[in-house]
Amino acid sequence: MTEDQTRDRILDAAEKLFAEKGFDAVSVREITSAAKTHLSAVNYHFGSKKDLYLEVFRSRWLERARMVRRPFEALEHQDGLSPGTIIRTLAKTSLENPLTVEERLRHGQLIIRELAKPGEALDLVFEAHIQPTLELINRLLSGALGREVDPERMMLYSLSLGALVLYFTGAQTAVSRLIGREYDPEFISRLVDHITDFALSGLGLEGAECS
Amino acid sequence: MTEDQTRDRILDAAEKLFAEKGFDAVSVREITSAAKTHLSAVNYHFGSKKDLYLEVFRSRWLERARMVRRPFEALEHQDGLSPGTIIRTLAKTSLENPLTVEERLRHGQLIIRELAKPGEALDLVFEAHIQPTLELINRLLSGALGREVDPERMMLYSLSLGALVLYFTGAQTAVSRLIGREYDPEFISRLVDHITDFALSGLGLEGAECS
DNA sequence: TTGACAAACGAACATTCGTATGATACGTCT
DNA sequence: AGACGTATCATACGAATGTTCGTTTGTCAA
Repeated sequence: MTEDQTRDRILDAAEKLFAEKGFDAVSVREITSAAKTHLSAVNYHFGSKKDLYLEVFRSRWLERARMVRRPFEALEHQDGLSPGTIIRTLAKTSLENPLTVEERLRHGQLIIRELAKPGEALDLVFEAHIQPTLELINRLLSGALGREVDPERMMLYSLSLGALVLYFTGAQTAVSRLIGREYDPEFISRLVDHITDFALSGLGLEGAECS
Repeated sequence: MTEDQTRDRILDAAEKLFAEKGFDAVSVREITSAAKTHLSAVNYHFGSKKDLYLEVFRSRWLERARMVRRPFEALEHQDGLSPGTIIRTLAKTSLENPLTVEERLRHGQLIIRELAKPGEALDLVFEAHIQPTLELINRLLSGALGREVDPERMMLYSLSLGALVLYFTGAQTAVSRLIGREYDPEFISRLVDHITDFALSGLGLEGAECS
């Protein structure tokens, strides 16, 4: 009862703080204080600070990622998809999803930090989310293109797509500042268009300019 | 004499450790120990740990960034540049430069962390490097295209280019793992080609597929 | 030699850190 | 009722943190 409530409050507060400041910059006291509970609750419910961090990825980050990518996964059962539809759907599910702007920011910040310094948490995310998603992208695009594509080339392409999405979500503070726009629905829609256009035209060309 | 040597050794060790672990995960003792000096040297030479961190960006990161982008800046005085040349030069200076693979990794890690959580260090880098470089890219590409381009569109494009470069350098550990290749000269050359192709074709299109 | 000053150094400061321990309250069973 | 398991809570521990202080060392100029 109250157990799960406390556990959830700790997870919520921890995800927020870990995303904002990073693992080492957050103290257990800070987390338990924000979660309106007591210091020893973290070690009781999670064993250690590090295990709490991993649990944030397990039961918060991955769950959210699963929810977000669902519309994209639904493409698998459709026929006659164009590359444009696939890429736009991916961009939309990443940027125009049920999450709030703040949730998307935290989601991106958490994984960006892990990418800069891979740790155990990234192992979880690789296996449960990144690898399957990359494979799905490759499968869908290969099918839509109707031809064999060099696997490495396809992987580089998918990674680039991921880089764009990640950058425009996790580094949104910097992007906002550089471009002088808030992340309001209008700008987000603009970003989806941009990513779609940018990535779509990067597909299947051998370096020839086409404008 | 020995003063500057100590100062430099501290800066070197600090940059390495800050890049690997992030500001909060590194202790002053760790830095001074790696720099083969004593604990109080940091506060003597830099005032505080935070000031040391800022100095790493001022006199190490920015200096390296200046050195790396020099070949790209040289384009400004040339005529008849094609977009392809501009983008390829940018990709090459970012990935195939005099730096070692490790230096590029640290360079990227440091700035990725700052992008995820903007702080004073990012202010320095924005003003002294990112803003001028973005403006240069926009200037060069506008000139090469020979037509007016929507400023916001151009900014989104340049940011995307930066995202690709940043991702393939700062997250090279994860990229290596996903794609199953080491960052040897051959793969780096492959990356330059990929980024060039990807970004080049993303330029100037309105969403029409062109394959 | 003497004086001065920057640098190097060791020890210590007060905090803060993550974690462990023991006690108390609350609920569900026999 | 009584016993048991779980969650909450207060406290305390040892270790590590950033920073400060006083002293010693080395090096020029007077």
